[in-house]
Amino acid sequence: MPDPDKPQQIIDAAVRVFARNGYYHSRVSDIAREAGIASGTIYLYFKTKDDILVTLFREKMADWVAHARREISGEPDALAKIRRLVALHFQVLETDPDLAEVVQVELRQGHKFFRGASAHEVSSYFALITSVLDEGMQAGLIRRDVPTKIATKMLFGAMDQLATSWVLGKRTYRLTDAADAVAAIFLKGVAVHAV
Amino acid sequence: MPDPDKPQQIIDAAVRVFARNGYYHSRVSDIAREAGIASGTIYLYFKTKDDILVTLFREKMADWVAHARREISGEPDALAKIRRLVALHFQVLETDPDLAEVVQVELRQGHKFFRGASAHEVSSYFALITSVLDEGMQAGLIRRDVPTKIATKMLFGAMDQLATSWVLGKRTYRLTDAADAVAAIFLKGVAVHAV
DNA sequence: CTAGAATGAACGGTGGTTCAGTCATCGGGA
DNA sequence: TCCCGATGACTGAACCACCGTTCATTCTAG
Repeated sequence: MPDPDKPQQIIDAAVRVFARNGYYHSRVSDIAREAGIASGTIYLYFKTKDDILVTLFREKMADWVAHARREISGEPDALAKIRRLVALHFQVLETDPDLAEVVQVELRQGHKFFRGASAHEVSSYFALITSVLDEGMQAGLIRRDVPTKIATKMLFGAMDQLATSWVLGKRTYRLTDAADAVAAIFLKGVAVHAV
Repeated sequence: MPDPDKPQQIIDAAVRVFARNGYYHSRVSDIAREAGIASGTIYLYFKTKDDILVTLFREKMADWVAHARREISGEPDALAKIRRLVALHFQVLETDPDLAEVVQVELRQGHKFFRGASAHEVSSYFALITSVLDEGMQAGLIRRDVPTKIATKMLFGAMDQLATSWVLGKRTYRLTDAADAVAAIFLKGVAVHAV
């Protein structure tokens, strides 16, 4: 493996190209041009075009989960952690429009994305959320009758849908403004006391 | 337009083929074979391959919204309507595995699905949910400080994520079993009184 | 017999992938 | 210091498999 940060350059270029044209309508040569290299060079670092998408997703998702885990660890209790998580989730997407487009729209390519590669990374995000909910339950902050696995998927789905709508819309409003409402409704749904 | 129910046959065949191979890896000739016709015949009824996907989605979505609207109208109040809606949403997917696969996984083809065609149909489903929430607010069942647009997307996202996870998993459990928990958590999140 | 529905072989554009050739870098010998 | 050859990263034109689409022809119902 020659140039050690060329893969990163290629991935960064791919994010921009995919955001602009969509995965399917992006040529490998487009990514190469965007990265300022020849198309053949890409095959020194990635096995196939799909491999670029899969690697891109894995990397971004792993980064995000690590970032989120670190950030919420500073919060005092489970409820605060959830609020922080929602805020961060929206913040990271709002900060990087190209990434948001790719993650919310282009990455959902049928089989490629959902089965196989993504499974592990997504479930580590789910595990993080579930662990916070369990922690909250131990601390008596979250109702004992809440199925945490289901609640985890609900929260993720809720955030994901808000994000997707925001990306598909003209991004007229600030996604971050919805964070408080989302966290409040979810927490009211699972917490013991009114929040 | 010659044979009046040939389009339907083609769409039904397409659902099965897409569920099996995914949209991108399905050939038009595969759909033709599944429908028991020649590939050229498809072009008497559909303009392009994309057109099949778009029409399929439009039709299924329109049917679903009409069905849902009809079914929940019989319920006594907004809270009961939401419970019914969640149950129905899961039920319809659980009843038709091929459709579930296509709707939850294959239909999310980047630009094709999200922008353009789907927008109108999806927003009519959103409108239905929002109208129920607004009705509940009028009746004093739902808190006045709930932003119904946001709550709508949250509920849809929650249901959608549960459904996707169920499709991607081995379908080991019954999706319908999650319906009560989903409705309960959501309603606790938005309703005035404990539910 | 005829209209027009259906056929499916063949066309043509596309674009992922390859690989023979080019170029940049660097170590060591004169 | 300068030159030379070797190494291997990089290039991009060309290849070719693939498949959506077309349309000349066949079939069939009335």
